[in-house]
Amino acid sequence: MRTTITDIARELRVSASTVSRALSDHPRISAATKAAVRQMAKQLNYQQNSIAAALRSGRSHIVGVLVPTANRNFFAGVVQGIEEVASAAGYNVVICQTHDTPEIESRSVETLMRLRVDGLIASISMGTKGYAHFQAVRDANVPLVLYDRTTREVDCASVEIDDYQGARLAVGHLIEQGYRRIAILHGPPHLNIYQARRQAYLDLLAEHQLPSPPGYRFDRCLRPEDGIAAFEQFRQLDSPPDAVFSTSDYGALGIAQAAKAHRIAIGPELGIVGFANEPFSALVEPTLSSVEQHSSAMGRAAAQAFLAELERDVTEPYVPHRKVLEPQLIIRASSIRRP
Amino acid sequence: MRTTITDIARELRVSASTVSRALSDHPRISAATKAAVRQMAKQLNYQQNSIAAALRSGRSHIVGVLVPTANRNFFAGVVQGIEEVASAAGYNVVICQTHDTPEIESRSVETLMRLRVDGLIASISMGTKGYAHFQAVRDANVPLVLYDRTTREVDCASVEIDDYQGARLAVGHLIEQGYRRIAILHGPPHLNIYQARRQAYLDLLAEHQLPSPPGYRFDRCLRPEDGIAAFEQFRQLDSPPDAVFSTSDYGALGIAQAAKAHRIAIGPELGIVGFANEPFSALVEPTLSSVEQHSSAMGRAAAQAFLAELERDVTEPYVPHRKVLEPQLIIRASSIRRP
DNA sequence: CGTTTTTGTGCAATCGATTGCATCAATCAC
DNA sequence: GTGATTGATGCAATCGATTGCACAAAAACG
Repeated sequence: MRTTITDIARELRVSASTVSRALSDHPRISAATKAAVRQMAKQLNYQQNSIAAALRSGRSHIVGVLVPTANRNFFAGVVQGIEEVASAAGYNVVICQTHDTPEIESRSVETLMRLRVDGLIASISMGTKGYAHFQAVRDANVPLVLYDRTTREVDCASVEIDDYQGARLAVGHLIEQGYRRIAILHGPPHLNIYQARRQAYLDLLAEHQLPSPPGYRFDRCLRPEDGIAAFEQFRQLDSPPDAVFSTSDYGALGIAQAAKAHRIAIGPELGIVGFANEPFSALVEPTLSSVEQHSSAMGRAAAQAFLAELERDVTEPYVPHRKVLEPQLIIRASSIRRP
Repeated sequence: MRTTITDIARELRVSASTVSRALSDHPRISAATKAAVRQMAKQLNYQQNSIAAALRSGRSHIVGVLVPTANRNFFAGVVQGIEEVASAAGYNVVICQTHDTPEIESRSVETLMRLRVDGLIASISMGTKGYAHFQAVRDANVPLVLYDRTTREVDCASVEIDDYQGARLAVGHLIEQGYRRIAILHGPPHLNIYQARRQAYLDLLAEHQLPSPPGYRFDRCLRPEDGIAAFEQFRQLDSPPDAVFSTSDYGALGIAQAAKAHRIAIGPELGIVGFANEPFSALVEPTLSSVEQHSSAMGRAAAQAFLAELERDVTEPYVPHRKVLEPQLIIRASSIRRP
């Protein structure tokens, strides 16, 4: 069996409490005792049982993280950022994938609550409509940080990028380049991020009195296939778009592939801007303009928000930490009209 | 405060043990009591405290995962695979990044051991030379599964792809295409995976009596920049290579970029095969041939190996589970000599 | 020198569930 | 009808660390 504080106590003929205090550097323990305890701990290869400590102290030093899919560059970046900050602060990170499914999301929240996580960092699944499971986290007084896909229906901390601004940058850039018939590929409109990107597009086109007929708007476009389908549909129009703003890089990739197949010059004849700055966007030909979302920074910010929530003064009324990161437009070949 | 089994017991005027047994469906508890307990549990919104359960039962239902970097497609895929199998089996996944640093690796192993994980799934860091921290895991009788970057110096389970075979497929394909002066970009040779890939290259060239002068071998080549540097060096040779086998897709990407810059026709004039089948390899122009490593499948296999180790018969001598996955050569444009 | 304060340590309760053993009532066998 | 078995539940110890309170010894104070 593994060494416990009792083993150390027995060897040194002191009490377990003294050992516990010595190891946690309690001021009331003499330097001599501390040294002896530490030495014996090393000698017996003592390793604290975090589970026992967690049970008694009520703090597990675990933070739960919900991701739709671990295997997506954006979310992998977020996880990396969270892990960095959390582990530097002495927290462990438990990951659950929701596979963008509300049921798995609820179940995962429950699992993590059973684990008695000290906090929960989550991005809302595609299909999620109700937020009772997240509200339950808040009700149990567990810090909750939503990132990227957030909602105002739960009173909790959040970290997002300014999606509206990001989309404005993207569409504004297309207008500046001289494109006039600008189409959009949406994501699911009930998610705040796609909602904001869409609104920015509509606002900016209205401001510049540019047309945006319904035929220019293509729904639920998150995969290359969807982009290809959208392209085919655009071609049928009397006045097809001369530029496309895609709220997802994958959609933009599909548009680009279809355009190339039809020997349309991307850039001069058809401008394309995507969103997320997935690694491939810098590598395909032509390179795709996109909006950088700073995934690792978002993860770090989310973990910091969690740590900040931990330290909040419970006597004060609750004011959640809300952070909005600035997106960055990365201009590449796909949106340069006159090289 | 949150509801405990004692709360349920008090309400129903039974003992806490009865409640505990009822909830875990113990055969000696009457159906009526079970129903009553379950109903009261739901009514009081009871959620088991896994920490307390873990302390008493000695099983945390947590599996620790060590990844060099969470934000790399291959490792993200592995994590996804592990998470899928583990969570289906009722296990939670705790992630630690080692940043390819031996010190962080050791520290993370300790952290996870303190957490009393039921098992550990790890890939060895680039710099790691000693394996004492992994041996300590085995000594504590905690299941250990190494994946991808493994070692025979620790007696434990492992999941790898057949790197030797993968490299043979890649180099064999180049030879078959008619390339004769084949260069290689290595990874760090002390890692088993790069060692095996390099050996396959040497063996196959020897078998076909093809030249492999030292100038054809470029060391530590894991980034596009390294590939570019290698290309420049190859150009200086009297008889420059007509094909390159890169043990990493990033190196292959660099070679391709440099070749394009020099207007060398990739495929006809210079064959390229990479390793890992990173998503970008299918998207760059020309598309890059590569060896698929089945990252998610590897993750699933690693989690299954962990579960299998859990069930092993302790009276039998220890025979670790070792799984070798078959790699798959994905042939794309970069290695087609005559289209 | 007596009193107060400080210092160092131990006792015992506690966190919340699990589990071996004991108990008692009901049922059964002979 | 008596002893044996089965079924249902409770008692109390336990997992390993943490922590409020008590207490003795030492130090400081007037």
